[in-house]
Amino acid sequence: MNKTTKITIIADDRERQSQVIGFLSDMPDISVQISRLATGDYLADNRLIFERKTLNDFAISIIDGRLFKQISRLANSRYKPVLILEGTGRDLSENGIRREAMQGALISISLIYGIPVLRAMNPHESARLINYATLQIRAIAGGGLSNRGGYHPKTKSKRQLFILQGLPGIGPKKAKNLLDRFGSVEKIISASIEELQLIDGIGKNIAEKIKWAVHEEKAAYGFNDDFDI
Amino acid sequence: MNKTTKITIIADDRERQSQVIGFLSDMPDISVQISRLATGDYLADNRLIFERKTLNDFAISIIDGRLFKQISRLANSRYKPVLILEGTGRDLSENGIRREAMQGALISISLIYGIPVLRAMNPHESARLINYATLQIRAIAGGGLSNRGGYHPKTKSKRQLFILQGLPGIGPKKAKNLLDRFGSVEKIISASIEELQLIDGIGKNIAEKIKWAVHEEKAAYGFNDDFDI
DNA sequence: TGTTTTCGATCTTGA
DNA sequence: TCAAGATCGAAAACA
Repeated sequence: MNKTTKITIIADDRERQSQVIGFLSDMPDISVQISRLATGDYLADNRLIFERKTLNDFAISIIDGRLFKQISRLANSRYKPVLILEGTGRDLSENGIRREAMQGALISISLIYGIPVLRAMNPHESARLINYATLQIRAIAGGGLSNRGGYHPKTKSKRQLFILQGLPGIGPKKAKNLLDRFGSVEKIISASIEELQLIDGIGKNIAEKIKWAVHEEKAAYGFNDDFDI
Repeated sequence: MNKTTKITIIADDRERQSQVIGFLSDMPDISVQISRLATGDYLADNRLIFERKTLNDFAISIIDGRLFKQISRLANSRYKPVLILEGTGRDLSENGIRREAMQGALISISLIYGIPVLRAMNPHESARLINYATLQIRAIAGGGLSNRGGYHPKTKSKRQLFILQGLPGIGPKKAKNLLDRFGSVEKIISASIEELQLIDGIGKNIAEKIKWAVHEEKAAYGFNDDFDI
């Protein structure tokens, strides 16, 4: 599956002038696209959403109150959010915000909202963090999007059995029986109700449900309650 | 955990020589006790467990492999864990660990294990972070979703469900079924094995485990490595 | 009805 | 924190 697929990163177009994009593009296994994101600045692997803020931006957004709106949106995103704080202590000597205020905000973000906070010294390091974090998440959570748990068995026959178990009324036993008799997922899908009933343990009831599930109906799609950004 | 405004902090005795304890004791609304903790360095309000590490300790424990054992124990603690990293960049110029290795570890800790990481410049700031964090958590306690871990729901029925989920084999669904049928925690606790089995999803096995758990036996409690006082 | 299988819920573990 | 796998009990489905 995704063993050595490139990491796809979508960068928000408002980050276009940031150096981070340049550094990301220079990395060998990353492909960067630019587009408008509803929330966050970088969407990696369709899984992690990074919000990058310089220390100054951070301080300012505390003052003007923008911060917690953004954080709250991040926290409710369907992607796993990460905040990258960029800059060193020196960078915020100018604006008058107190260190305590920043720390208070950081406590809220990481403890209350549960959003991980990473620190970078400069745009180059931000890019590196995005890269590492994505790789680590990938290493754990297998390949691509999580359709059914995100996990897919690797051998073909396991995979076939796995697919079949998604059918209504079919568990490991009947999946095996089906596969033994029909030989392939494709043949099973296109089998008639009568043919299906030849299998041990499959009666009219289950056979009908399978055909029902497999026979695509337009109306079934169109709305799903998985909310978008 | 009532209206007592004082925060109670239990400090691990191995932190005894650390300045943090002194700073905590100097804070007006904090009372510090010293004792041996199974995990972590500071237990605040019976709710948050802080692991404090200087940057050097952190670097060293990456190298010698201790780090992830500790982190894993922290993550499985019944309290909400927080890692405090103490020190400035200068402090780790000496040991040869590479910045990338530290960042990789931080990514794992905060992203994978979900443990918030806070930064302090010195022991005084560590103490302040412990204080602030505890106050903030207190302010919202009961609001957020939570696994059992010191956040106690406020309404009676929530609290009852919460208690029931501590029983073996009982999760949210069965907790609700039990409460619907018996009406009170007390009745459930004193119900017979046969009565318990009347509930959907509870068979002989779980019923027996519940009675076993509820029927106190002196011998069962020799040592509890989760929490010592 | 009895037997087998699926399925939902919980727990455990590991990263 | 989070996801995968194992386990147990209930209930569906078949015969």
